[in-house]
Amino acid sequence: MSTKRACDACHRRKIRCAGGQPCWNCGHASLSCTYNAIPQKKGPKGNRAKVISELRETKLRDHANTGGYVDGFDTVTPPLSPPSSHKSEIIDQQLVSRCIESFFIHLYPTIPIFEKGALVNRAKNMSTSIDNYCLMTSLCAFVLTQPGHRVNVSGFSGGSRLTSHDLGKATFEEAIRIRKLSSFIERPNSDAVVTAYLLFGCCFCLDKHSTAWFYLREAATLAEIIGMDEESYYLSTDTTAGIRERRLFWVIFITERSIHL
DNA sequence: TTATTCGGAAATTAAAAACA
DNA sequence: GTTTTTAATTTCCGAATAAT
Repeated sequence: MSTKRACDACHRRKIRCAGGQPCWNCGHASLSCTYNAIPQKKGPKGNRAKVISELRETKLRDHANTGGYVDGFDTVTPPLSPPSSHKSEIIDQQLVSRCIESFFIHLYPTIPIFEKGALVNRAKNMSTSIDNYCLMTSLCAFVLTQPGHRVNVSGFSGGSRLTSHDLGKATFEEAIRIRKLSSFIERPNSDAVVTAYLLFGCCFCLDKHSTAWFYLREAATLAEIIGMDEESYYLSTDTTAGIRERRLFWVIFITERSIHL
């Protein structure tokens, strides 16, 4: 019988975690007991039954070889080692809350693509899924890199003295890192569209114009792939979400056609 | 002797395939 | 639709090593 979820320290130490706050091990070792690591998605990704298909392939090849035929290809590639699931120390709930507040005060009037309640809800659950965490890091990066928008960042990043802009850069790097863990290319959704758009905004403000253009195109392409350019797409979403997603589509559409990088 | 580290087996989970 | 199979991640056992 194992714990539902081990704390960060027990996970790192590879020891049994009884749960709780703090857990017994952290309490005993005077460690801060956190549960910040983002769990990876379990289970097969993409084409499955790799082993059996490889074995069948090998059998076929052997058969071909004994029959005097060699195809010349070796399609068996070693699996990639899984990326680290450990979260950086950059983002926390307080920073996310401040960024959400700042977004709705300064940016929402021109980019009305989020619903505050839903966003706050997802912020609360940001440590439970990659998609939520990715959205929050992207949003924070977007807000923090905006020129002229000030978020009080004192007390963040382990006490280091970062400016809002530096923290924005660090958060942007984190958003890109975590986004790579998501399987959004194989299974695109509106989150992938939003994060691509937010990363476009970051790059634009960080003077990375080629990359900005790339992300804007990515947002537009993903939006098209999931069918946001079709009316039928919005029939499957509820009214509020549908309105936000329509706005998102048009924001991307208009930005792409009006911006000259 | 006690505490810590970490390789890797076992458990857990989820996606795809197979089946009814 | 449900069940089974497969492949991915997470937990944490227990041997090795370090610290006291």
